[in-house]
Amino acid sequence: MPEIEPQPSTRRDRQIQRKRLEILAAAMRVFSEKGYASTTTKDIANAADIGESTLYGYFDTKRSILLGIFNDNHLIFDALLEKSTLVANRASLVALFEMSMEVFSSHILLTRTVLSEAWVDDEVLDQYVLKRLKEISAVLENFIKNQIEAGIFHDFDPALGARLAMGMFFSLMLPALRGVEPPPTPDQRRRLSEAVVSIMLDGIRTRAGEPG
Amino acid sequence: MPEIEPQPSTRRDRQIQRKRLEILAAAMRVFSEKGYASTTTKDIANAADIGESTLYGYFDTKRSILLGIFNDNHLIFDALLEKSTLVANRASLVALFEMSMEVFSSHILLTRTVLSEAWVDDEVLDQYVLKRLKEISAVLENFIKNQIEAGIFHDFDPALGARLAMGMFFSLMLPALRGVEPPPTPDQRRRLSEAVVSIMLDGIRTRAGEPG
Amino acid sequence: MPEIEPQPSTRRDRQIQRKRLEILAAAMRVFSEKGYASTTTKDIANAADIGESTLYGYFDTKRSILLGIFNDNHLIFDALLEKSTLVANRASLVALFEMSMEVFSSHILLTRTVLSEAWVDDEVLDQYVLKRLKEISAVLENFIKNQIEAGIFHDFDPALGARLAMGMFFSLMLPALRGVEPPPTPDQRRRLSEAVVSIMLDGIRTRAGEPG
Amino acid sequence: MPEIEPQPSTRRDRQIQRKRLEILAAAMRVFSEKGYASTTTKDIANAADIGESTLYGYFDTKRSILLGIFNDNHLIFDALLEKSTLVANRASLVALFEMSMEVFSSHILLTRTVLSEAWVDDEVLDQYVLKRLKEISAVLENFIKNQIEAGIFHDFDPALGARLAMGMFFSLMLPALRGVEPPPTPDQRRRLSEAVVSIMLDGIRTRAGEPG
DNA sequence: AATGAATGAGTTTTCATTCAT
DNA sequence: AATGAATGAAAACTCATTCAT
Repeated sequence: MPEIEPQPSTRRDRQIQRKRLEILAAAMRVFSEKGYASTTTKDIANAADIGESTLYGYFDTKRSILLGIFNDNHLIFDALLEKSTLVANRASLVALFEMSMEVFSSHILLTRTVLSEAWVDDEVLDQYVLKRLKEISAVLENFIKNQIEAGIFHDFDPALGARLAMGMFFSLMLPALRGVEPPPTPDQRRRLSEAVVSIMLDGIRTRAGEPG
Repeated sequence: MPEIEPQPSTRRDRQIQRKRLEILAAAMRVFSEKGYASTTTKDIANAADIGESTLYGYFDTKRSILLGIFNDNHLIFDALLEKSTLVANRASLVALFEMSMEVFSSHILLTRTVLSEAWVDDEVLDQYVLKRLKEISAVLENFIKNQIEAGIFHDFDPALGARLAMGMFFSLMLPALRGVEPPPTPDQRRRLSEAVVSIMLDGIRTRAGEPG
Repeated sequence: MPEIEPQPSTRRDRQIQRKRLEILAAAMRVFSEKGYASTTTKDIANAADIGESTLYGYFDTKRSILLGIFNDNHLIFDALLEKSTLVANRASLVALFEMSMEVFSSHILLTRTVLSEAWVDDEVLDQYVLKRLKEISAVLENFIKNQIEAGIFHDFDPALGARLAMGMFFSLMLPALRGVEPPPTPDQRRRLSEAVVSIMLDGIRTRAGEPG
Repeated sequence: MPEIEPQPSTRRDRQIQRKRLEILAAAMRVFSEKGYASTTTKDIANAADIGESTLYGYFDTKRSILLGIFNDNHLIFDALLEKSTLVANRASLVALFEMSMEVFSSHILLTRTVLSEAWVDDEVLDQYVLKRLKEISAVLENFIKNQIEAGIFHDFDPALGARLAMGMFFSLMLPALRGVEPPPTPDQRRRLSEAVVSIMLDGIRTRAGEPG
């Protein structure tokens, strides 16, 4: 007798799901601040304002809370990717950077937590960081390749170009992710994205400055 | 007859110093792999092939081992700075990147450990990361400012330029620091440094690709 | 409708308080036997028949268990003081000694623990021993002073008189406190108190024995 | 071939013995301050200004240092006893108290250490405290008994009288032993001894104060 | 003989997880 | 479902004692 659940969300289910999300949000706050390993289940429970053992009604282990955070927010960065496939010219490249900044800016705690753990945990690195980074990189590489073929870009290793572009991007987001700078305002996001693309395409040098 | 001690290190002192360094090296290995918080003193002792309590003959606390690693190696990155003040033209900029890559490449475990801890510990971030980053940034900013004044560079926010340059640099080193790629060979270091500077100065676009 | 909680102790609170007291009683037993420094938290846990880590649900540190013992019982000796202010004549002096013997006899473990730690710990000495001793001494001194003024006592340093009286008292209690003698029975307490007061007031010598 | 040692003290032997005594003196200092259990062998070595392991050239265990202190000073209190057998009248009783005060005053650290350990260690209590206390008590009891028989003292339990006398004595020495008061000066010793004996013999009350 | 170095056995304390209510 | 209480396992750290020089 296979139990089919026609309505996946009864009132109770929704109630549970809501609490689950509250816990994940609370956990994200403490993980992002102290790191996963230094955070105790008591810290999480306190942040979520529930009893420590209540956690275990929603998650099996401390680690499953971490993974829950990552999995539940899976779609946030995937959304980026969908938009990014459209990158075809300068303007759309700027737009991609801008939107990326917006996404990262509004998910600082999540990103900080992911990066923190990815730095020591291969599974997290592969599953939640490299996977997306590679997809984004592919988009950028593809763009570069096309531009080269169209004679618009010099012949330049597309993978290297993509990596450098992402490096510039992260140099702008890292301080906010780490919490030592406020995240960029929409206006700054536009300005900074323009700057990145401008460097990427034309560099910083005047024609006069060029050797030949 | 005042006894002057020409070499302050007797055989025993040197023996101790050697052991101290062995412990720090072993600790660096495990810290860089698992992160400070997840590393136990037992892990460190095992890596150093000594008894756990022996650690405490050389260091007061687990944390002082971490700081010992950072303090003992602080000259490594300072050396970079000294050289960097010479940056005055394209070639010397390339050389700076190249040397930086060399330094980072040969101190991957150290750098991985520092960055790991700086991600969650404000004291470490300020003392061991930001302090140097700001100095390097100042050098780059100064270079950019000079070039702008000389009419060689466009009018471009020097701080932003420096940050983007460092972002490109770290995009190249991060995979090796994280351990997912081998560190660049000397040959690659030259090629990559050239690429960074070339993007930085002239971008990736051909003349034909330019709008006006 | 503000909910007033008439008794601040719910069933659970009382349960906790009971356990807390059980732990303190168990700790007192082992402390009094081996001394604080030689007692391990394992000893305490075993005496209380709980797991070692359970201790830390009730107390923060081993030392806070010791202080918990002292603080929880501080009223016991304060009670003595209240009664003692009435001392005005021979009979009431005897009664004071008698009651003191009763109090000490029924709190041998506590007293042994306090004295043990006060012997090496200045804070404990001041807070829990000298403070009370001085109060009791003041009562006795006052009594002596009054009797001298009334011409009933010789001119005798009241502080010295009080100290000697307390010395006699402790000479009677110490063996029981140390555990080498049983505590005095009510009957003995009366006899001994009488003896102390009789010596104090008239000495051991017959009139015939006096020089002149 | 039984080795007879005709001269028990060669130069070397005396050297060793001297060092041994230095260690014991140093150990006594730290034991008296922190108590035996809280004192580490490192503390002792530091106090003696020697290496920790050097201790073990002179003593087998930490505990044998403690017992060494007690045994080496064995004679100090025995000396008291020899003199005390002469107690036969008021003057010699005063003299006994006075001499006792002198002995205790000049061996405060030793006494503090003995009492500290006797409080928790039955062997030490029996061997080094009760044994002597009983001997002293016997002397006093004997004196009292004789006086009673001579009609000079009331019929009074000699053991009780001895105990009360010793209690008065210790009430005067305890503060100095504990280190909260300076030891009595020779002058004070005389005054205090007189006071103790005067109370003991005649009490504090005037004839007028007596009921009948 | 003297000692710094080394360490096994413990000590206090923490923590993720389970259990009883 | 929620939780406070309980705890085994392990963490950081200590210490009396031994060992190599």
